[in-house]
Amino acid sequence: MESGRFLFNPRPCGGNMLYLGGAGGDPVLRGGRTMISMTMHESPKGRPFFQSPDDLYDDEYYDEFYPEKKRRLTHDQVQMLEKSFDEENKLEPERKSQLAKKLGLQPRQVAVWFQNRRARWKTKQLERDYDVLKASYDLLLSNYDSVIKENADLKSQVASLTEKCLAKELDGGEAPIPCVTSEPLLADIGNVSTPHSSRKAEDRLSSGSDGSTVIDDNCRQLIDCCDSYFPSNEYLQCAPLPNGLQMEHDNSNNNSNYLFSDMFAVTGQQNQEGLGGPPAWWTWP
DNA sequence: TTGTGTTTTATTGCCTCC
DNA sequence: GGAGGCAATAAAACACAA
Repeated sequence: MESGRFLFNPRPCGGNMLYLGGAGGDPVLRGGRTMISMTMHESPKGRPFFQSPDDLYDDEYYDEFYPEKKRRLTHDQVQMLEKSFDEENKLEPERKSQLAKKLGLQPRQVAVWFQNRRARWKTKQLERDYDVLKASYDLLLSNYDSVIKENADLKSQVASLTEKCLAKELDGGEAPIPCVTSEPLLADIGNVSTPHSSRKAEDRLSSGSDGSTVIDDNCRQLIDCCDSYFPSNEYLQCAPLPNGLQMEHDNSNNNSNYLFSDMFAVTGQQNQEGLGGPPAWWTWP
């Protein structure tokens, strides 16, 4: 297998030391842990050692031995690294050494490759998470719009029924209760578009003893109410939420971190690069 | 061919953990 | 304090349109 060779910046960095490394900042000899250096005499793979720094600038030397400033890993090397990354994306020292030996690379190069690979994975994961969240948001927005529209329809129906009810009361002097249970009004109510709202209308109009309805006492109550036709607490407790929606304060499953926990459960499954759920090392920024 | 955008390899500095 | 991780960044390598 062709090995990725060391990358030399052929500029002498003092004494007879060569700076060994790639891009990123000035090629200045540094004392940090990332600095890899060697004397010319330790030059690997039978490279010639230079009699003087000028040799390093000699076109012949440069072309023959250092044609590249930065060398990419070979396809085979990358494949093996990818395979290893799939197995475990963190690198223990032993595995790093083994991989480096196997691939003919410096352990540092293997470590750098893993570091960069984790960064790429994280970037891609963020993109995937964004897509999933945006899709969920769009769906919720769509549901929300439907609920708003349905709410407006119901309000208008209630207003219409109330008007008829009062008109009949004034007209015939009859008790208001029977007017609500008459056929035409029920037919109107039956026009409500969704099963949820239909059931709500039926419940509110047909339940109770002796055919009494929400319109008797409740009717006046509703008329007096200016902001909403529904007693908010009762409505929220009884009315089912649209598909996929879940109340924020759901103490039963202690899952208050997420507004729509099941949605995020799905998201979590899709997070994985291959398998279900993000790996343990992944955390949200 | 050349300009430009993207990807890959590598460095640096800071942070955390042991 | 040293080792290793991560974010930010540099710069070479590569891709591709004009």
